[in-house]
Amino acid sequence: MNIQFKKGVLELCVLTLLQNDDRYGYELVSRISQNIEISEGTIYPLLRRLQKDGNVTTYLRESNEGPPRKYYKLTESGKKMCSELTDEWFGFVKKVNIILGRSK
Amino acid sequence: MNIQFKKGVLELCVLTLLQNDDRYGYELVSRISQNIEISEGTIYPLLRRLQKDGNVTTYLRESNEGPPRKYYKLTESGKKMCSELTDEWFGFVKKVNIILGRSK
DNA sequence: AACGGTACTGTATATAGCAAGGTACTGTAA
DNA sequence: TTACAGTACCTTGCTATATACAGTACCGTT
Repeated sequence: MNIQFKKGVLELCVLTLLQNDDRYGYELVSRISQNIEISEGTIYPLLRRLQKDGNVTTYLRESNEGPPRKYYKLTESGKKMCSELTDEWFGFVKKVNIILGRSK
Repeated sequence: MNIQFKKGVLELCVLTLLQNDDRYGYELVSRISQNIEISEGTIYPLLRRLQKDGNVTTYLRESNEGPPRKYYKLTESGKKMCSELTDEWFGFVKKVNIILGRSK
């Protein structure tokens, strides 16, 4: 799997998954990695970035299957970012398709 | 335009454009930038990489509109790389669509 | 002769994903 | 009761790629 393709897209995936429900880091890793190869060392720094930029907030909740889980919740600016990134992504794919001659 | 989305995809675009005809760097920049914002400083290092890795060869041809043009031509391994990258790209987009919930 | 367009090159910087490592809790099997 | 696998979190250093910025040089037109 080409690493470069993932750049920026994983952020969009995380934001989209957080749109419906709050989720914890490990859960995001396992959900995304069902389709796209991904490592924890990618997601945790990404989540930290999102929090630092005010796009998510976090809260802890205990689990009976291991250590407490840190849940991530989209903020208003996070929701806005998600919809903007979504538009950009589909626009981008469309333009790439034109260049690759797959537009028709 | 999200910079990160472009990572890796520009290479695919360049390879695809070279599949039909030999092209020179400036021409590639202007063709691609009709759809995707791109600068010369991006394409030339990319072309040098492709040449260094044996995916393209080059030859000079004079122009009556400026300095001589350096044409890039796909090698066999470049053609192979192009078709592999193409498959990877469309597979990747499909998987992202599943995560984004746009698969159906 | 000066300018804008064509064409190529090089350096320094920012960013994101990854491998590899670590901590710590829980339940199960040897 | 000890060892292990699974869950859950986090950090550091590395690499690849795109970009900004700067520079060189050729051509035709004004």
